[in-house]
Amino acid sequence: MQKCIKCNSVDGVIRSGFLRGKQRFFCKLCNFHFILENENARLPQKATQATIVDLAKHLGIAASTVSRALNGKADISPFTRKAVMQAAIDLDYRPNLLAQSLNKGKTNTIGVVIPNVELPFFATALASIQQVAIDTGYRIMVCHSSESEAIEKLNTETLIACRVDGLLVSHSKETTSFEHIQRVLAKSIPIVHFDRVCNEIDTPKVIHEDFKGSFDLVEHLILQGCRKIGVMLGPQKFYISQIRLEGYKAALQKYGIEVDEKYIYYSEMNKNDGTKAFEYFINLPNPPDGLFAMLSRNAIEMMVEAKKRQIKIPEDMAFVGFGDDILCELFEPSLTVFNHFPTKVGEAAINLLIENIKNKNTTSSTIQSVQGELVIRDSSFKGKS
Amino acid sequence: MQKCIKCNSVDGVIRSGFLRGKQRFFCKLCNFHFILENENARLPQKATQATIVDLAKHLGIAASTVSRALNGKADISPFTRKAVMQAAIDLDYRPNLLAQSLNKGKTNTIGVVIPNVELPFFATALASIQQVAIDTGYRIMVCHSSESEAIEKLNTETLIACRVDGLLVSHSKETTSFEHIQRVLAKSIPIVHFDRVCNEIDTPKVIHEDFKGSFDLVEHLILQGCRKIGVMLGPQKFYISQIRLEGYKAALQKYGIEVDEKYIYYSEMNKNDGTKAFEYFINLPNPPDGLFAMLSRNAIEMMVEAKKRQIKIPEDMAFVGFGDDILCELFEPSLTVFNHFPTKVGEAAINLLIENIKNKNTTSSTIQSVQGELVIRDSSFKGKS
DNA sequence: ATGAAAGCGCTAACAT
DNA sequence: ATGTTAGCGCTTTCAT
Repeated sequence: MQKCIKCNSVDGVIRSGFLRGKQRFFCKLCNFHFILENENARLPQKATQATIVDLAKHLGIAASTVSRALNGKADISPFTRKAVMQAAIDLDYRPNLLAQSLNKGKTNTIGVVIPNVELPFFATALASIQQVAIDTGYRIMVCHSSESEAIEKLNTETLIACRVDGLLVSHSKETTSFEHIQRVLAKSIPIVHFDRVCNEIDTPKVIHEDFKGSFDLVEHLILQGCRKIGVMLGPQKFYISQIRLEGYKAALQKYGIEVDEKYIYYSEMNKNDGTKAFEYFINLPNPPDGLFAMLSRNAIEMMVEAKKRQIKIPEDMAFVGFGDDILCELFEPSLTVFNHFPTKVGEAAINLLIENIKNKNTTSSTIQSVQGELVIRDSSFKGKS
Repeated sequence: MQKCIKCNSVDGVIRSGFLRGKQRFFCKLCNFHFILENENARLPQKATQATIVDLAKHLGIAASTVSRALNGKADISPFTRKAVMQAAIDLDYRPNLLAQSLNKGKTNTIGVVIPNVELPFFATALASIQQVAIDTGYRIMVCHSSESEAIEKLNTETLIACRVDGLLVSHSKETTSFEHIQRVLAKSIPIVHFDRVCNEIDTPKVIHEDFKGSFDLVEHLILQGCRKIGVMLGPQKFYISQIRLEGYKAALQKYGIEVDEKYIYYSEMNKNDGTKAFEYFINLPNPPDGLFAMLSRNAIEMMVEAKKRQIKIPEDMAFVGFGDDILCELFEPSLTVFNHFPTKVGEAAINLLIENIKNKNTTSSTIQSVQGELVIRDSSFKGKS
């Protein structure tokens, strides 16, 4: 196989051990020992990436041997192993994950589809997902639907095409049809929904304590003396709108307050919808004395309006919102919220997914609810407890 | 090749056109026409993903023909093409991007390394990067260093291993050594630095108008009547700390104000460092009447402290910061900032990278500076202009 | 302990 | 217009 560098013949050449980590040859015909010092003179030709075959040629051994050495299999002589490792360093070898994945039939990669990284909830959840992934030896591939159903579907296709081992999905606010998710299911690709889940399909989900959170916030308002409580929700079709509304109603009911449809406002969750909602509420014949917004961002927009009109917070009007972030903390007055712990949600979701990947479990439809916490701040606290 | 489903012989079978989009066969031996209706009875066995070979078998044609049809090459009969397309739908075929990439030697994927998605700048930049990527037919693979040098290096390795076509990098605040970047360069993988760039290595970069931004902010403070202006920077070793300090000094110089080292404060960019910085400044024998923070988040932390001490903003002390976000806008008083337009930075970075990928240009070291804008708000505006 | 060969899914050059 | 073949980089039998 190896040509003698002296007599150019092939027939008499045999390998004769290693020297300085390199394969040594002996030509029986011309009785000559040699090492292929300048074997890598071939490299500059393709200045790109050394492959396993490059290593093999470099050492004068078989590619399969290199592979085994690299992967720490037994049945490899310490000598060869050392030589391979050294060669890998010398040639700056990096395994080609594409090839590995293609061969193994798995990528060790998890696809994540989120609607908007600019929402603090998703940014934080994403950070925690990434952390768990690193710790457990997975990679993540993040796709961003920018709240567009079309892009979300495109993203899902891309991730399937990349043969991710599993999918973590939170839907865009536009999304109304779910064939793309059905397709994932049909292909037995493990999937976990989180936060913006889809209720029409039976998948594992990680959600918040939406009912309890709403209930706690509204009960808190009532305990602070509010009796006319307005609620600002997302789109009516949203599951979380519905369930958070139920929490709201349950709290009113507990304290014998009648539900007034005029105090229920649905929005499209666009920027500044809080402003519009506030306009609506303040122009009611009998304006609320407490306002609960499904998104804390909206609660803050409402407070901005209230302050413009010199309304005293929380005395004249108290505010609470769902979900915490730094703005809620630093805005004045600081906003009372139900913190739904984005970090815990992200962690729960990826852990559940990894578990399902490992067990090849694509049928489970566990629903995990992450415990939240009422954080009372200045926007609602009137000294009563 | 195809066994006759009647006489089980292979020799006499020839293809005889298509029927309902399916390959039709004719067995010369038993004089029998047939279609492989139940060919896909094989599918459930591997309920996973149809491959190009599955399609080929299904239609009784060659895999390469399927490939060509799928890729819209010329030289394919409309008939075959239609049949292939239909089969692709029937079997829910999705190309395996791993295989495609391995074969083509490129992935159409761009790797993005950012230190922290939870910072609004990176969240917004990331969203714009993703958008451009989608529009230009690239995918992105996002990695998150969580401000850790070790994870950043790991991420870089991962992305190289995934054979991304190019890299978009913003360093963690910890990062001090850059061999991982050198390695990228050595492998001729196109790379573009943005925001947190590395000056020790000659790479293309997209940066802000750091000098001009600082200059404008400080000049604005001076024009509002401030004479004792404190500056809070990041780590001294950071390039942006240095350059923003220069802008600060230049503005003072222009108005004949002497630079006082006591008014310069370096921080490690941790949470609440603004609080510490404020403590420092307020305890100086001669406290500043204007404060400039390199990160607007820090400016806000300082204002929180100032308000606690009943300091009048902007009359007694004015505040400005670098970088805009919703908190700057909604905090009271709203913060005067130099907006460095994260969206534009992200777009510029990915466009530059894609250009270099297409031109196989790995040596260019263009430096693009994205134009920013002074946004004057309540934290500093005293009515003068 | 190591090599040879097949195969993961796809594309492209080369037939025909 | 379509089939055959080789090869992308890697792992994994199966030999030896």
